[in-house]
Amino acid sequence: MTTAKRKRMPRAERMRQMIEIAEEVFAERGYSTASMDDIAERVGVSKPMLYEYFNSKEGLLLACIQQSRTALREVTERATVGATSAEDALRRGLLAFFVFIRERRQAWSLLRHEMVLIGTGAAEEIEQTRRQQTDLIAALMSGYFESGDDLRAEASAEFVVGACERLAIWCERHEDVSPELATEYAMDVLWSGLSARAR
Amino acid sequence: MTTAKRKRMPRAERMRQMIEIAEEVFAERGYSTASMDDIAERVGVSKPMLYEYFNSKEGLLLACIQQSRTALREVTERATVGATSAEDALRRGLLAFFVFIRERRQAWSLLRHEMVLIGTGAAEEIEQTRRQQTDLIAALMSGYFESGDDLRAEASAEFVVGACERLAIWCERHEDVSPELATEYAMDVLWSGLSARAR
DNA sequence: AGTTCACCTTACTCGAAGTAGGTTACCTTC
DNA sequence: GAAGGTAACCTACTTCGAGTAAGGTGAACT
Repeated sequence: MTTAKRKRMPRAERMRQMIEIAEEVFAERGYSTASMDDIAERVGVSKPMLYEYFNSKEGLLLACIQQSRTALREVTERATVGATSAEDALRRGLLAFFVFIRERRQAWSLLRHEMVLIGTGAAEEIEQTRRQQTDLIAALMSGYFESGDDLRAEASAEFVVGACERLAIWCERHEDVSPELATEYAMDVLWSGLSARAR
Repeated sequence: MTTAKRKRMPRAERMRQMIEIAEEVFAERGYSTASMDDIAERVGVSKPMLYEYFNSKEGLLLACIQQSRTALREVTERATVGATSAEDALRRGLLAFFVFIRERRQAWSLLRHEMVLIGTGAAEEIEQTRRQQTDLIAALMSGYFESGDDLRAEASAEFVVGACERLAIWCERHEDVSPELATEYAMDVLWSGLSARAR
């Protein structure tokens, strides 16, 4: 309009653009506070376009979450490929994770905030992200650890994911804590256990 | 109406009743899906009443969360008073927590679901609940552990809270896992560390 | 040049949050 | 036991945002 005439775009490109901007808006305003009109305006397109591409506000959120999840998976999987031991694999994975949450704030923001949308797809979607991580960890463990109690292994994986997620949120409040330091803290408790610190 | 004529109630009692019902509705429908009209109707009162007592939908949610948090604190604090060692204190606290989340589903449901309300009070409120738990744990630790690196101790507390929260959610999918078993799983990783299981 | 299909718009409906202002039952005080 | 004050309560509204119906426009291919 003012600067450049609003241009027509091929479907795929417009879609990427919409997701990119929606990710920004959701991350900065929060899901419920962000309005579709607002997102549409920033994209430079009208609201029904968003609905044509994503069906609903939640659908748009879903697309954003899925993309973030994919990015997280790639990063963590890639990090663990060359590992030589359980300890090494765990450390590499953790480091990759803590680097991710620092470098890709918006993506992480989407993944960390549980949805009020209980019963709807979005909560499911976020849960799915964690499942992805626990599966990865469980797989690593079954490779390196004594197998036996499957339920216990599963519980341990959940445990690790939850612990790291929380630690990541803690890191947001502590700019001075580097991914390396966070990794060390995590490894310390996870690997040696708290007993090592008892007096 | 049908049964008993809608009765007037003193302020405090009506307030308790509203919170009780709101907790139900939020837990079963989810925050965003639940409507104030709906809650008002179930209470047997008109919508402006809710606003007179709680100012906003979020205010009502806040009241529910605060009450649940208080309950959780009482339970966990009470559990750790007679502890004789770090290990014992940790175990007692964990057990109390896992019992709580099983027995008071609705309360836990409110506490576990992060809000989309970033920037608003509710997210802050939930974060506050975790702060309460981490403070408790940090206090326990400083009593039993070698003191030294405060930042590390704080990180460990966050870690424990996150881990347990996630494990609790995992328990929801596994009815067969008792609070006692959950506690044992948690203690196993937390206390001994993963190194104990490496082959 | 004209037809077509994908991209895009304006202008609406509908539901739920929040509010203005009036009404009724209970309790005090004489 | 009637006057009157006030806390509890209601009906009827505004507002705002999600979602939709129906129609406009431009580029590409005959």
